[in-house]
Amino acid sequence: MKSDGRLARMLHVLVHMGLLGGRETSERIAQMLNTNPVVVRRTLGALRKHGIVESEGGRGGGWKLTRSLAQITVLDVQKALLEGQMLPAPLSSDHPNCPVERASNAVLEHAHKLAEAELEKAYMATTLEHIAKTAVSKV
Amino acid sequence: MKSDGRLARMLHVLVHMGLLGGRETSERIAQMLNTNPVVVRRTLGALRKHGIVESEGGRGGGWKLTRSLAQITVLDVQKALLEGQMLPAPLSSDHPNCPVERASNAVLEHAHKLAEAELEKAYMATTLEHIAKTAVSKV
DNA sequence: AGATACTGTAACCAAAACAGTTGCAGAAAG
DNA sequence: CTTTCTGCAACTGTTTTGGTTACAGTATCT
Repeated sequence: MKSDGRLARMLHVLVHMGLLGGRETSERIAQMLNTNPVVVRRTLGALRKHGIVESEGGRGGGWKLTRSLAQITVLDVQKALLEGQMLPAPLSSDHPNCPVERASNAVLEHAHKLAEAELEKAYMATTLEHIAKTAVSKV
Repeated sequence: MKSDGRLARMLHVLVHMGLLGGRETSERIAQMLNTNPVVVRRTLGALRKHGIVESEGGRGGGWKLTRSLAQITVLDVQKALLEGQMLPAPLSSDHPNCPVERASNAVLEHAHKLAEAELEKAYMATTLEHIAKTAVSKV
C-alpha cells in the first residue's frame, strides 16, 4: 500500500506557521518541506477550501492560519486533504451477485469501519498545539 | 488512497475452494475472479509461502487448501499478502532532525498503531468458515 | 503607469504499485 | 511423448502522488 505523505507534510508546515505567527509565502513553505512552491499551493489550496488557512495574492501576500493551533485538530487537516473515506475497505467487485464475495466484503467493511473509528478518534483528540508543545519541549 | 483488492479476492476464492473441497486449477480460479490465471498464480503463490494453500504441477494439478476454513483467519491471509505493516503511517522524512516533523510523525504513528491493532483484532476474530456460513445462509 | 512579488491553475513528466498479458521452461499424468 | 498443469520473467496499462514549467491574475511600491 502506498502512503500518502500529504497529511504529515501539512501537519509539519501548519505547526511551523503557527509558531512563526505571520504570513508565509509558498516559496518559504516549500523550503521547509524540501519541495516545490506549486506543490505547496496545490496542497494548501485544499486546506483553504476547508477554512484552515487563507491566502492573499500580490506583493506581501502568502498563507496564514485562520485560527490558532489549539483550534485545529489532525482530523480537520485530514478531512481537508481527503475526498472520500479515511480508511476505505479494499473490496472486490468482480461478481456483485456472488454471496461469497458479498460476505467477504461485508467482513472487510466491518473491520475497516472499526479501525477507521479508532483512527478518527485519535486524530480528533490531537490538536496542532499538542504537536507544537511536544516538539518544543524536546528541543 | 488506492485500495488493494488482493485480500478481498483471496478471501473470496479461498472460501469457494473450501466449499468445493477439491483441487482447483488457476484457470478455473481465474474465472471465479474474472481475471487471469497468471494473476491467480502470482497471488496464490504468496499464500503458498505461508502454508495456506499448496500447489501441484502437471496434469491433474492445481491448488488446494492445506487446512479447513475454520482454521484460516482473515489475518492469516492478510499477513501472507503483505510484506510490511498492515496500516503503515504515512510519515514525512523531509527534515529528519526537525523536532516539529518528528512530533507530527509521532502523533501519526501512534494513531495508526491504534487503528492497526483494531483492524488486526477484527481480522483475527474472523475465520473463513464464518464468511462461508454467512454466505450460505444468505443464498 | 509600470516594475515587483505574490497566488491560481493548467499541462506536462516521473515514480511506485497493482493488474493484465504473453511466452516459455519444468513437471506429472495419461 | 503429448497433454495439462504450475513457475516465472518481461512487458504494458492504469492510477495516485509528487515535481516542474509556464503563464495569467492581483496587490503593493516607487
